[in-house]
Amino acid sequence: MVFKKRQSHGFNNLHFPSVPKAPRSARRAFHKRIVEDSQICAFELLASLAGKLLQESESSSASSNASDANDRPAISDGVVKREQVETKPVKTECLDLGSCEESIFLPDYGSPSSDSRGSLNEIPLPAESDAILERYSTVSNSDSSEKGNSDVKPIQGEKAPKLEGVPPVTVEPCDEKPENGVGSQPLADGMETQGLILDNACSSKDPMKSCLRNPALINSDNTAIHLSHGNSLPRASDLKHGNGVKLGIRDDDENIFRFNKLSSRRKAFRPSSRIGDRRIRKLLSSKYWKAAPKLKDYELTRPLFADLGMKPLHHKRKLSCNPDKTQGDILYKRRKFSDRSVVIASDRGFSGESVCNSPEKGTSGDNGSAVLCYGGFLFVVKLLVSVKLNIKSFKIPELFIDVPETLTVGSLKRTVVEAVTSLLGGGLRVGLVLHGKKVRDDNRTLLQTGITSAESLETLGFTLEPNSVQAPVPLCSEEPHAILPCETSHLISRSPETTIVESLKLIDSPRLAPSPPTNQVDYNSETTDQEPLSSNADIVADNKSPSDSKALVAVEPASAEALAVVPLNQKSRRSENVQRRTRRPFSVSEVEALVQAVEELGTGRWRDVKLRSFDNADHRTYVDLKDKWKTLVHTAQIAPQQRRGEPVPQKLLDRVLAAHSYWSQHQAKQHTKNAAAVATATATATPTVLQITDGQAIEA
DNA sequence: CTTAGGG
DNA sequence: CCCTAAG
Repeated sequence: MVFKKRQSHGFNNLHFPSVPKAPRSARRAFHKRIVEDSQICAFELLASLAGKLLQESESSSASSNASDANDRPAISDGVVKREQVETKPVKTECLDLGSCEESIFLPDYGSPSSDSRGSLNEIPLPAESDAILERYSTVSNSDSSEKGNSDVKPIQGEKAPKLEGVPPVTVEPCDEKPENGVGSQPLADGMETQGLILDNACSSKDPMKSCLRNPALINSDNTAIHLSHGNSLPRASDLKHGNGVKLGIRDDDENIFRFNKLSSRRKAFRPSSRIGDRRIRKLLSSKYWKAAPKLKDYELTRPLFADLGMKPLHHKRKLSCNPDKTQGDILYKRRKFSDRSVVIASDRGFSGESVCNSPEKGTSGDNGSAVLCYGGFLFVVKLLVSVKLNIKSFKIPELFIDVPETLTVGSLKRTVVEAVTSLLGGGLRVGLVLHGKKVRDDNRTLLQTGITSAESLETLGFTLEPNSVQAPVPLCSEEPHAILPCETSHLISRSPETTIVESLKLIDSPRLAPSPPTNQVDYNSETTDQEPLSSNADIVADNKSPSDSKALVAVEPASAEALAVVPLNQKSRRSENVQRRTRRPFSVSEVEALVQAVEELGTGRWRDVKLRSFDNADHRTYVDLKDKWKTLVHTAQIAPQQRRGEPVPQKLLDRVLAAHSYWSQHQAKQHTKNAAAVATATATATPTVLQITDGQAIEA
């Protein structure tokens, strides 16, 4: 409560937005103003701290790493020391701000409620992050002192030890829009609070503006932009940087994207408020998300994390693998690309690193870069002659795919494609944001719109939204929003919300392993490529994705149902949750085992067949075996050309027909396989083999 | 729970 | 593979 009030005040009174954008000098001024303003409380404190930090950082870093320094916000307060140490390293290594270092480990989401905040504390952070925390803490303290609240801490009752102070900051959006989630989101991280505050302030008025401002963390280059979704606001550190501010783009409809500069720091996120939610939902089978509801405030705002984390947890079948791990591990990384364009990806640790390669740090300063936010992705767009979007990369965060062992690589690829396609299937709608405002008039020229200089370009942003409108689904529908953020030189942090899917993940189907075929053939042989696939997937994965990306959560389309991703119109789908089992075509060895069992046991004793030859194959039920036999018989009766799938040796098909014929006549049911034959002749004697019609022998 | 079949 | 009616 308190927080909110504070924040609100601060917001109302202060106009943060402008600050970020402004050049450093301006910013400073800004923060000064803030300080002056008596009304502001925590906010002020924060601002002042930020200002100090900025100054300090600037002084310290300015000389040496100008560009780099800029990138990373350093919020140093008393903490400065650390920053220096830590920050610098980071910069160099990661290139962007924090891409690597920044990555943050998220706590498990398993516990929805506690997660964001509580987790923060708990979560081990990289050194840097720690520094950050401290910083915040300091801030918060000061803040608290004013209020005298220690209470502030847990925003939502959660405990965020370190951050506590911060949380208050988190405050809600100034006003009205709880929806944004901004308010609700509170602190997903303590980290963000500061930034949040700003955002909120901004948001209240004009989301877009706020976005821009906040985001403003731009790097010296201008190009760099930080996007944050939802609540995240620029932090003090952020403020510090920016030369140029970039824009943020927000989602008109619901939320606003804020830039986070924090990305590095933030650990948690909040997803964009609703957006995240909406977007996220369906891809995953509702199952995954079920838990989500539990999440309270956070959930809304930071769908991403939650989603990420949550999904796995909820996943019914396949999760066994270790969803948790992924969830818990989520890392956000920022990555830059050499060009200026930076791609931020949050990773869970999978592939993230790969991206880091690009060495550049925030070099450039290109002028005409714009940031694209699409579902959680940031794209850096460069304006060339006129307006061209130069999208360096588009990454899809995480795809959760349930892969049966038998799935082929090709199938996996198709699955991924389908998942992505389904996400973006509706096409993308591009929106243009200049200086935080949407440019709706499509007929105006760039000149008329004011997009002429590199500077203006800096504030130019694009929004990508899925064309298809999905009805929000309570659970989590599959729809994803992909956000593509772009950033020029700096890294971009991926917006929390979007993060939902960060990497491609393959989830093994339940029974992988061993296939201990009872006796016969190993029908399990198929399990072949999963790993490879998974690895591939991971590689792909590192992106982060934005809300949309959430959607990305891939589902296995045809082959695996595990995740059934439901595309847009799923409503038609059967009851949501019911996932269809992943399809696992019978291998030849399985067919052989089945044939043999049927030869011996006859049809109509499927349970026995199961026990006899497929007892270890948990995924093959006797119904499945019965069905397979049915299809085998059918297959054997049709022309080879009409057969599909893995070809079954004619020999086996012949046996199928023979057994089918035989048992049809003898009514398998009568136990004793040999009933018929046996019966007559030689029951006692020795008949072990029966001649079947076509000459096939059956053991008696 | 199993079978047997249709979907 | 799913769903279900029948045993």
